Order: sequence, then C-alpha cells, then structure tokens
Amino acid sequence: MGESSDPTNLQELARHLGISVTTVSRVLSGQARRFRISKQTEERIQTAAAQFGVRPDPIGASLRLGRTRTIGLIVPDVANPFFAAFAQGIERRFRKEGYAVLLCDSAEDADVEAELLRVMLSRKAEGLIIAPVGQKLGAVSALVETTVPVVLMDRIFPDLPFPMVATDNIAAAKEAVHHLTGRGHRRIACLRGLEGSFPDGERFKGFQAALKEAGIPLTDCPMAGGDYTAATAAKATRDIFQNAKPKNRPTAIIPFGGQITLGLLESLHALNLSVPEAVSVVAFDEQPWSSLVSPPLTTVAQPVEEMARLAASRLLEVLAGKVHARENRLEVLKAKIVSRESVRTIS
Amino acid sequence: MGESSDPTNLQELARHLGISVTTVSRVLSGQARRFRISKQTEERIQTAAAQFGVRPDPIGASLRLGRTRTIGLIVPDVANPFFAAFAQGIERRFRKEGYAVLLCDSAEDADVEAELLRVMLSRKAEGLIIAPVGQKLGAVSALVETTVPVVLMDRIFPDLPFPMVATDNIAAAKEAVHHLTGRGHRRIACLRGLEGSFPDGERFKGFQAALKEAGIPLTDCPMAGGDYTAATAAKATRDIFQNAKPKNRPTAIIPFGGQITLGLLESLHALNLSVPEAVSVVAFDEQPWSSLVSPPLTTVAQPVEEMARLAASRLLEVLAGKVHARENRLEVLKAKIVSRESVRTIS
DNA sequence: GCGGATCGCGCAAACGTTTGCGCAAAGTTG
DNA sequence: CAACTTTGCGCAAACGTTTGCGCGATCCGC
Repeated sequence: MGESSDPTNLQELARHLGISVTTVSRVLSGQARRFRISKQTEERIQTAAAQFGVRPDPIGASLRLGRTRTIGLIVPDVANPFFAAFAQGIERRFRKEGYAVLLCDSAEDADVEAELLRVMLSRKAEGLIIAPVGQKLGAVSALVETTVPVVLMDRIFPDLPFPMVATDNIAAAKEAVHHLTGRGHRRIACLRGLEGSFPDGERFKGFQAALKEAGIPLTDCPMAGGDYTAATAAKATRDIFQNAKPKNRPTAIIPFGGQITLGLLESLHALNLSVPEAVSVVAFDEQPWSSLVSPPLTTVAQPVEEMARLAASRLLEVLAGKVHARENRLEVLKAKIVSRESVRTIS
Repeated sequence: MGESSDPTNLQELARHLGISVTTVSRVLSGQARRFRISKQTEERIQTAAAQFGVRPDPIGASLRLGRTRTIGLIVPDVANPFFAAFAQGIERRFRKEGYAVLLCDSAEDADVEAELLRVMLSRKAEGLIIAPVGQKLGAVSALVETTVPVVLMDRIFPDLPFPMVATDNIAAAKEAVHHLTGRGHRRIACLRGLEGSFPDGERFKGFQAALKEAGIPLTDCPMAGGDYTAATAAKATRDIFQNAKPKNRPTAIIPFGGQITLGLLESLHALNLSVPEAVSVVAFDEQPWSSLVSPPLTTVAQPVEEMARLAASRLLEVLAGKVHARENRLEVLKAKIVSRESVRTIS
C-alpha cells in the first residue's frame, strides 16, 4: 500500500522504480548516452514511461529552461481564407517540430494587437509570426527592444529589423494592369485596401507605375476604398460607378483583396453591371470560390502555402540559433495571374 | 550598485520595494482586500508594477496552481470557412476571459487527432473544444477517462458524456427537401459527407424522412459522396449526372457541406449543366461567397457564431465549476434556409 | 492597564523539471 | 596492491508563483 496509483510524472516514476529523478529525466530527454546511463537502467525507465504514458511535464520544464515550445501567431482576421490558409500552414509545420501555436485574431484593431503582444510575451512564446494590423507601425515596433524572435508577413514594415515574407505586390499590381491594358482597357479603377498598410501601398505604386508606362493619365482611373472590408468596398464601388457618366466609367477594376472583391461583386450585382460585359475584373487574392462565381474570376494569386513555409522556416532558423533574430531580411515572393473569364477584350 | 536593472518579476519587484513576494503576489492578484493589505502598500505595489510592466509569470503560476489559462481547439480543417469562423468566435470569447487558445488542425486524420489530444493533455490545457474527425468514435472517447473539460461540436458523438453543440441536422435536411418538394421537385439527389460522421448521418436521416413524407421513392433519389472534400464531391456529381438518362436525372441536389458544394459546382460547370435551369441546388453551409456565385445559392445556414458562443459558454461554465464536466448534454441549434436563386420552380 | 480581537504582513513549502557538481564502485595501469 | 581513471548514478539548487500558518503591533472594551 506504500505506492498507490500509477505514476504520472517523473518524480513518481522515479520513486516507483527506485531511481532518482535525475536519471529518469536524463533518459527521457534522450541524454542517456551523454550521461552514461547503463543500457539496463535506460531500458527499464523507457518501458515504464511508455507503460504509464509518463512524459515530462512541459510546465515544469518551461520554468526550469525558460523554453515553452510555443509560438504565437497573430493575424488580423482568421476568417479571411488567405490568413486561414496561412495559419494552417504555420500550425502544421510547427507541430512537426514539437511546437504548439497560440492563435490570436487582432480583428484589425491596433489596441487589441498591442494587448495580444503583451500576452504573448508574458506567456513566453518563443517566437512570433505576425501579420500586423498594418498602418502606422504600432505595437510591433516596440518588439524591437525585446529579444523574442519575430517574423512579419504580408502587412510588413520594410524598415524594421525582422525577417519578413511578403508578395512582390508592386510587380503583382503591374501585371494585373498589364493584363488589362494588353486587352485594350484604358480606364482602369482600383479598390484600395487599408490605407497605409504595406500591401495597399505597394499595390498602388505598381498600379500607378503600370498606368504611367502605358501612357494612361491617372485622372482616367478612379480609386476608392480605405480598408480591407467588404462593406467599404461595396460603398466605394457605388461611388465609382454611380456618379460617373457612362462614357467616363472605368471598363475594368482591380480590387485589392478578397473581402474587397466580395463587396465589389455585391455592388456590381446591385447596380446591374455584369462582368465582364460592363466591367472587367482582375481580383487580388485567389479564393476557394474564385473559379466558381460567374464568370470565374481572373485573379492575382499569392503563394500562401509558400509564404507559410517560408515564414516558418525563417522563424525556425532563428530558434535554432542559425541566424540572428534582428536582421532586416525581406523575402519577396512572386504572385501569379490566374486567368479566367472576368476580363473581356476591348477592340 | 546593489540593484542593477529594472525588476522583471514579482521577486525582483518585491526586493526593489523592500516588501515580501507574498504581499506583492496578493496585491497583483487582486486579493489585497481579502488579505488586508494597507491602501498605501497596495498603491505602492500597483504603481511600481505598472511602471515596470511587471506581471506575474504565468508559468510559475501554472506550476503552482495547476492552471494554465489555456484551452485547446481542435478542428479538422481551419481553412474551411465554417471552422475558421468558429475558431474566430472561440478565440475572441476566451481571450476576453483571459484564456489563450492553442489551435490545432487534425486534417481529418484520426492519428493526428489522437496525438493532438495527447499534446493538449500534457500541456495541461484546462479545457478542450473539439470538432472531431468524425467516423468511428476514436481518440475522443478516451477522454472520458480523463477529467479535462471537453466540449464537442458539429461532429459530435451523442452518447459520450460531454456537453455538445450541434445543428439540428435532421430538421435542416428536412427543410432543404421541403423547400424543393414545395417547388415541384420529385427527383432530389444528395451529395453526402464523411461516412459515419454525425452531421452526415443526421442529414441523411432527415433527407430520407422528408422524401418518405412526400411520398417519393428513395430509388428516384441518387446519393453519392463519402467525405467532405471537393474532389470526392466532384466525382460523385459526375457519377450521378453522367450515367443517368436525362429523364431519370435528378432535378435538384443537396450538397452536405461547403467544400462539397465547391466540387458540385465545378462538376456541374464542366458537365455544362446550368443552375437552376438544369438542376436546382440547396447547399449546406452558408459561405462568404454563397450570394456571389451565379446564381446566388440557396443555402442551409448553420448559426456558426451562436455555436461558437454556446460552445464557449458551456466550457466556461464547467471551468467555473458551475456544472459537471461529464454530463451528456446535447445542445441543438436550428439552421435556417436562406433562399436565393439556385432553385427553380417546376410546374 | 489588561485580555482579546483585529490589522498588516512575512516565512517557508510546494508545484515538476533540469543540471552542475560530486561520490562510490568498478576497472585499469604499473 | 596502490594510484588513477572510468562508469553509473544521486544531491540539491534553481526557475517564479501561490498560500496556510503564524507573529508582532495596534486597537477596543471594561
């Protein structure tokens, strides 16, 4: 009756076997060889541990080691398929490496984001992968003064000393415009994303540059919007098409995001403007439904899976001590146009 | 030079102030009144803590208290908008309560799920919200022998002693069928979900029952599928429509899930069958794009936000000790049909 | 001015792990 | 067989928090 129920942790297991916790710990952490534990003892411990399902308690280990084997993932909107897919990729990769992922949704709110960062830090996340809220560099820049490894994605701030992964948004927007000008369009509108956010800024730069190259005056190309929501986009669409005289109306439009595209299509439908007859569309962000709306949408597809892989790899490299955590290192990926039926050729 | 840099934890803060850790701990955990700490002392500690940004280290607290203020969320596919929206709701609610959420994606794989559960348990998650892989009750049933609070959602197992929240899938499917029979349809196909999973079984029951009530022989109503993927659904769609002679062809079809709907529409498009002229559709699961495909889809909308709220509430109740963790308590929510343009009336 | 209640706070143990140091037994060398 | 090395393992401290118990000081009633 001395010992009652099954051992649940290293201490009890040790007592159960009449061995010290020290030895048990060493064996279970795979250090048996290094500390010259005998084959027999190792065996005995391993089998007993397996039998009772005993693993070292991560909390005790964390306290001692200062390592939590946890990373934080902060995105502005998990319900957005782009970020959902990204999250899926991140989680998958880090689980393989023995890490758990704390998921947080900043809901595009800078204050929430700031609080989230505090929480992650106090919970001692070993690394952070962040798609920041965007705009004015806010809470993230405060991270510079900490030592926690950080990787930024999508809504990056190019000057911060972090590894970052993003799409080449300038090139992507240029391609979108070229796709349209190549098919005879001269009046091309755009539906912008969150003002001040990196992707929006870059896409707009590319948009303007491509128009200039094509010799199209910017004044012929209305732009509206201001964030990544469907509601704003719907309103912006009405602003663009409702007031313009038919002959001044853009013949094509480029929405700068998935939700924006949703709002655009909704308004277009309400205004009885058909795609691509009345207006052509090249939409940013490939979505599960892109090929199913009618007409199927021509999109600018960001390589989400690769972004996830890359972001994960960068963070893992830092965690492994291979590279310094505060290196300004921007990784740029190419988007590609997937051509469907939402663009008509103007003769 | 005795003290060097800023205090970072309760101990250092205590030393800094010349007060015991005990008192600091009590003040910072809001227990000042209960332990009769003087106003002044409390004030002093609070301001110093605020100044240096000192919070109790959750790891130390976890070790001592056995509470991690962390819950685990396991879904079969975060990239699925239904689960993404659910995850968002869960995270939002639990963050408010001071909990963090460990997100896991079982990828519809029972082995992954089992490992995930082990991980969650060893990490001492205080509660688990699970949308199980489905089919044969697998790893989840093993949880019965633990004491960790568990809430099941969507893919539930009605006999397990857990709180569960799900849609009334039988009624939902019946309504879908009625919607069609009411508009003259007599040959109604269905595209089934994961074999053996609760939602699929219930929806199928409802499907059959409604047909029976309407006096329609089951033999007139083809069914195919076997999981929740678009690929399987696409193939099943071809099986149904390609082989059938036109007059035997179903005039309507009910896909049992979001991805399934994707596959269906894809195949229908490939087969040159237009909706709703050639075939009417009532699709399970409202999606962001449901109103944008053309024609806009009539869907069976599950109340995701409410499911998230409810699941969170149930878990929080258990965590608060208000209700027992092993109570078989199935909460059933009504789905509702949102009627759009994918159903035509047959005269 | 004395016994008892109340006030304000600290001591020390406990949670479960990892690890630097050390120590006895066994093996090796000369 | 003495001195020295290797083998195999344990002691105890440390990580940062919370909490039962206790202790001196102040206050109250009489």
